[in-house]
Amino acid sequence: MLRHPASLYLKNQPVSKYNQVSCANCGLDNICLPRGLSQAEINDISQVVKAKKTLQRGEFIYHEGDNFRGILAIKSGSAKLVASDQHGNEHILNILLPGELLGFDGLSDEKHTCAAIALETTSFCVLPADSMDELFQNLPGLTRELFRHTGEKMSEDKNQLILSKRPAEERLAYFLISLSERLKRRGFSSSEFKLSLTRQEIGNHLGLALETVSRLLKKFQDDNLIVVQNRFITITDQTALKKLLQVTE
Amino acid sequence: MLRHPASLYLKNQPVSKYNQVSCANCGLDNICLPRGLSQAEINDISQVVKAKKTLQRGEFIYHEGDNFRGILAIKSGSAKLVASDQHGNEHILNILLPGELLGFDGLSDEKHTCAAIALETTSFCVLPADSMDELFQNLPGLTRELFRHTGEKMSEDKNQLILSKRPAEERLAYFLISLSERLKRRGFSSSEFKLSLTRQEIGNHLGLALETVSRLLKKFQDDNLIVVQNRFITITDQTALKKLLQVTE
DNA sequence: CGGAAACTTGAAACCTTTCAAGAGTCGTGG
DNA sequence: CCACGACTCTTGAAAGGTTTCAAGTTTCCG
Repeated sequence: MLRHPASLYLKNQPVSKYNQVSCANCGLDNICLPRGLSQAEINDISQVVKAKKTLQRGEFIYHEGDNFRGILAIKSGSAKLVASDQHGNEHILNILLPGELLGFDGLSDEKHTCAAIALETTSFCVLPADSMDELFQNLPGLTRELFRHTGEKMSEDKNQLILSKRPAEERLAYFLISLSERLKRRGFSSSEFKLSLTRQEIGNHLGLALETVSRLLKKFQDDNLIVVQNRFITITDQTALKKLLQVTE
Repeated sequence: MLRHPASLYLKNQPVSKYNQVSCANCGLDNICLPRGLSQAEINDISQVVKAKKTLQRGEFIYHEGDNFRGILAIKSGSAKLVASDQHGNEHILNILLPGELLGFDGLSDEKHTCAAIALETTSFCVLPADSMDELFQNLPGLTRELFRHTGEKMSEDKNQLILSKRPAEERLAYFLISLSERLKRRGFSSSEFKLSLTRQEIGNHLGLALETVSRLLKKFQDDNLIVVQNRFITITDQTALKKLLQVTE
């Protein structure tokens, strides 16, 4: 039984048009795939983009090893990209917010190398893989756009790689600021938001023990940078928080 | 004055055909871009792939901020991908070996977000950006192939991200094994090779102090896994070295 | 051969984790 | 509507891995 997903971020939640399945009418068209395409091109891809599905927290968008079905776009909610290593440990590689694309991990060999799991009630659209070759030929603009998105993903990965060598405080600060800015770009409040992750998950994502995450969040609060109420975060001093990233070592 | 680059890896160095600039005749065609393309398609891209250039250690293949000129392929030698963060620190993101592609960091916004620097005498080819749109339309096979390569790059980044959360010993072991396997795939010896990086650079790449790298290399030698002679590494017990990656934590 | 750069080695300092215990939060069922 | 149990989060103290600092040695190249 599908029901209307609850509002997940506190402020400025854009009103989604849940009954329509057209890129032309989607409120996310400026940040999702169609960004940079002409109206005609958007109409073209609208015809192959499949209707969204809705999942609950913990449900899989795709599993590791699944066949690549296409590039997906988060319409509402959020998700995590999880890979498991040879020890059987799981690593949260990325967090996906509304308007962000995923599925690129299946691009190289038709199999997904990690899993995508909903962090809350989440809906998404699909640009099916089997129509991609045809689209490449007819819509070079879309090809470029897909490459652009892919390049952006790689850029993010690069940032995370650099970040992974920095001290814990900086990693957490970057995580909060990155979430804040991405939410802002997508029309949500940049200063108040709910983490859809547990301390455990944040720690896993950043390579920290959950206790370290807890201690640092408290420290940020003691330093008057943020207010923490369970999973609700209010950034009270974005400037000072950003400064943590710019301290010369 | 171009001269024949010295042999850089100890064994089984493939004889490159330095005077020809055709993908059809290149010894790297099974691991480079043409992999997976038909003979006709290879002939097509041969016509746009530009002649290789040769650089010495320390010379830039491209700088951070440079305009994206296209996808490049290392023909011989090796290179490092370097990004600098807001502190002015440099981070070695990747090492490129013969047959490997680079330049993907310029894909998203036409500017390179990191620099590529030769680690030794190195030559490379270029698939120029300005011919890419046309190629996309005429050679869907190439488009898929490029996406496949891009996906592989992302897969590698993913592995490095997972690795960055593991202890130092595992990081270094993975680094050596990864180099070994990539060299093998490209026709070089997998058991004997020369690091074209300093301890400093290895440490930077793996997020370790150079002293830690030095200590661990010694430890691996004491454990009879490898023999270290300056920058020459001989892997004497690949199985045991790999086991370091599979120890349950 | 001489000097700069790269590398090794030891000891102390430091950041982060691990272990352990207790408190808070949330949803379900009585 | 409150109570219970499971999960999540907080907090302290000790342990551990890695870095930093500081020499000293080796290698490389002009």
